[in-house]
Amino acid sequence: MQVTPELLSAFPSLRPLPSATLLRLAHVSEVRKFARRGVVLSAGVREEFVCFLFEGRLQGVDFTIDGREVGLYFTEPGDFCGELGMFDHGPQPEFVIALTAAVTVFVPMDSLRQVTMENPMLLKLLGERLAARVRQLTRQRSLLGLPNISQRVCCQLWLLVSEDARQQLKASTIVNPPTHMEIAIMLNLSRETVSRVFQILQTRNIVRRDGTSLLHVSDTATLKQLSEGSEEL
Amino acid sequence: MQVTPELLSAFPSLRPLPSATLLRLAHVSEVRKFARRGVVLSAGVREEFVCFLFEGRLQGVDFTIDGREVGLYFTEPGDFCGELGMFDHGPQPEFVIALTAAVTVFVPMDSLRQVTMENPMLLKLLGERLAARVRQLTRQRSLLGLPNISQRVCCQLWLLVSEDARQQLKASTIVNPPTHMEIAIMLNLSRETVSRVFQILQTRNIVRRDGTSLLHVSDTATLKQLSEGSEEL
DNA sequence: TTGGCTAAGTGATTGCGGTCACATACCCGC
DNA sequence: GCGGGTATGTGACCGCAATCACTTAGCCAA
Repeated sequence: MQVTPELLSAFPSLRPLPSATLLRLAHVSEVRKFARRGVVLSAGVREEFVCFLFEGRLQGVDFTIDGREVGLYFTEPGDFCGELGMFDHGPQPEFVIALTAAVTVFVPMDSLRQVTMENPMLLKLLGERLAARVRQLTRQRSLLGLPNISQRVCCQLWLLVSEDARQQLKASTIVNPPTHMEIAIMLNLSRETVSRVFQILQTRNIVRRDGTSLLHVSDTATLKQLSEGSEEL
Repeated sequence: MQVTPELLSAFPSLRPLPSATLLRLAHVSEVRKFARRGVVLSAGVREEFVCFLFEGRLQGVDFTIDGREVGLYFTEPGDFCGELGMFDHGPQPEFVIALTAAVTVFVPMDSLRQVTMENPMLLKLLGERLAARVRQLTRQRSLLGLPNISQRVCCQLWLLVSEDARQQLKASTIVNPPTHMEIAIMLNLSRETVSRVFQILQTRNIVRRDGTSLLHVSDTATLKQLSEGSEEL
């Protein structure tokens, strides 16, 4: 499918680029659509594209030697993934799976590398992105250190709440929330355990499900308390 | 203490720099020595130095909200840490602790940033380093997904074995191996559990302790098998 | 409407690793 | 060689989350 410069400029990281550059990138990029559960990027392969997410939600996952699935991070619309090879030409370290039907734009790495040479701004942005990734991985790692299981789930839930709802402790809605299974693999838990924690959260009116695609967080303050361990579930 | 350009050129990442640059860096850098358990870098603080390790072994650690220690990575001589702020000017995300008495060289970030502008090679190297860090964090995360505890310990041990011993499956020695406690916090285990696994490894003549500072890996092949789960402990 | 699929809820069981409480070994400075 | 401090070894106990085996709910397409 044809990619227009307008489509590319929908991404915050590409928007500041000169329009001539965007045009050039648009010519070599392509739109790829994925069904739910589709494999967006494969681990171990030297993917020659950075994947920009336009619509849907992606999850980075790895597999342990014995085949167990491990959740690493979520990618939201406007963001991108698979950029690690930009730095070291190495293979993609983890799989990226579409959690919902997804629309992505694949931009070839070599073109993007070219662009970074002309636009230090993009290089800087990529560096900041990678740094953010390290910070995220580190935070997720400490999360796993929590001995209290419901605290772990609440922490993860807390990270899914929108920025301003967290700040103002106001009610909010998570659209297309991850399934219990997807949360479970992020937190080294079984699906059943996550289910049981959600059950308690719902009976205590802290969250409320609304179909498959919506999760209302009613009691943001308590969720915060729970995630910080200052209150027990 | 005075830093000489020669000292700086002992670090593989700085060695390729022009000697004038090294001299300039040497003037603003400083040697800092740490006792065992000394805090090299503090989390949350905007550390304005990158820490190059000359001697000893460091460990990146974080703490969960409830005060539990979480091990993130080890830093070996010749390597450096605390470079994240180079990219995003953000605070240091984790603590760095000296596992043994350590000698480090602290190089100011702003000087180093200056140097990266003149030497794209250093910039490239830093990017590759950060990418390597992401890969390491990802690998460590999958490790935690392993349900089998002894496999987890063996995997971690495997990563401590020298590159060529791993390739040729030959016996080798780990100098200044981490304590059971240090391994435990890396793997989300209790010290006792690590101790018990080591006990089995020793009775099966796979590893052998030699004082506090040496750990011989005699049966590298079996250790590999165990780490891959193709053999049970 | 039906059937098929995936997600989610739930009880019973159980085994494994955490915790506690020690004993012991080891190291280093004096 | 002594003593204090840290690292390690080990048994007993127990609680909690994984697992299993279901049921129930929700969604979509024929």
